[in-house]
Amino acid sequence: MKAKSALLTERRRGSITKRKRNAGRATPRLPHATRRAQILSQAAEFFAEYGLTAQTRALAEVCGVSQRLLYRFFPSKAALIEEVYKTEIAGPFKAVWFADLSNRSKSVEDRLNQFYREYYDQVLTQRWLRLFLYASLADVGMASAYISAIITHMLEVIVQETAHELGLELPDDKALCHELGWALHGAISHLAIRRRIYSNANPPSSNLVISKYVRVFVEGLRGVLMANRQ
Amino acid sequence: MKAKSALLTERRRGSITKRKRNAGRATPRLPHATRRAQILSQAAEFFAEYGLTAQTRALAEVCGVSQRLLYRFFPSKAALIEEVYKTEIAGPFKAVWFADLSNRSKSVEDRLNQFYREYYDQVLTQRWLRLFLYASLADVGMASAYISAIITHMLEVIVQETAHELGLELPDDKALCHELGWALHGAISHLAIRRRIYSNANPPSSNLVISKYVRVFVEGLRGVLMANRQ
DNA sequence: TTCTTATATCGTCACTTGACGACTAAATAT
DNA sequence: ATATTTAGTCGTCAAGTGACGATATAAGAA
Repeated sequence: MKAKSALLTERRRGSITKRKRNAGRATPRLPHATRRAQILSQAAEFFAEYGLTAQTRALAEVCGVSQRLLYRFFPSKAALIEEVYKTEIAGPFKAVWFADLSNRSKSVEDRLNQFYREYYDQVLTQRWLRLFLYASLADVGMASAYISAIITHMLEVIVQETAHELGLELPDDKALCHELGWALHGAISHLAIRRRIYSNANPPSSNLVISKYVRVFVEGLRGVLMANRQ
Repeated sequence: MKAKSALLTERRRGSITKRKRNAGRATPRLPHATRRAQILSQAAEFFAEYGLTAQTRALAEVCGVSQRLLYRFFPSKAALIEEVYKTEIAGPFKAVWFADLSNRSKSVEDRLNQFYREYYDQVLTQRWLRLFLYASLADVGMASAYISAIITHMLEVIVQETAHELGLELPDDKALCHELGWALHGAISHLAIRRRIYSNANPPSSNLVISKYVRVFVEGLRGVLMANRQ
């Protein structure tokens, strides 16, 4: 059950022999901003791995600093986690650029393929997924608000562009249109969860699978919208 | 962050005043099997809610028994969790009956609709999803082996039945066929995760959304398999 | 050098937390 | 009634666990 964290309690930083001056010191003095960034980065990896309930002492050990030092940068464990969330969850997400989805000089299928390959590699990383899931399960509302607004917009663009290329009308029900977009977005998100959380890595390359899902979606949307026509 | 568990540390079972005989006793004596079943059931709810790292004392409080009593039924916390996993994760999953998927007296779309409505309601419950995700994140290998075998078989049936009804050939690559099935299964699983974990409950009813996903899948598979034909 | 400042650590406090030996008392048998 | 069995509790131990006051020490300024 806690096999993983056992590894952490093993190794000890630096020797215990008394060290004169700087000799043997494991942690060189770093400027405030540098050390803070370093801690934040390792905290992201750490909490993604062991969950948000993992201990500050173990984190300090991973960082190679004393536990006390963490409290010079963050007033509490909760504050540290929130900061990790902001930089590691919202950050990568904000960086996603989906303007190209509207670029009609390329086919929708090409656009979707390109977009989701990037999205799969740059957002749906193992670290991102684990942090997001841990946060969602802990019911920290941090998740939904901001991200769901972006996704909603994204889904709208995807569905509209696809319908436009197919020359078909979308239902008036906005919420239903979003759910249609989720057919693709959900399939790809779940692909990432399967492969990076459930460790269900199968032979077909992600890119190949993504391209199949895109095609299923485009052709599938045609089927749904045609049936709805009259 | 830990707002939820705070509620638990509040209430205290029974009054502290000395009680004669059975008077005021909060926990009646139950037969071994009964008490065990009751603890198991509440433990499932409890760990699903607060995660596998939640504390045995809080669980005992929820159960209305002393913490010590838990150890008369389970040798350790890990053993208790494993038992919860077996009954609450593998159990409902085993009970799923997907033989009807092969019943060709009905259309594939009808079969898929019926199957996934049931699956969504009876397997992909909030409790099941939370336990499964917590277990997966904790890397307890309990998950994969057994369940993935069943799902693999299920996907095979789904994809084959759909292709058969469409009168189209499937690729020789078995793994790729599974991934095609995941286009539908993943979309629906993710729908459940969105609505029951991310609390992203939108207007369109689950049944309506499921039926759309089924249609997208069937029509989408037609598109994919037609392109592959020659 | 010497002084100053900010980086980093030590040691500890108060509270948790899994585990369990020793005990109490309710149900059943004799 | 009395003895036996067993469901259930009390209290505690040892190892953690977040937080932080007091202190040491490296690096730049004087």
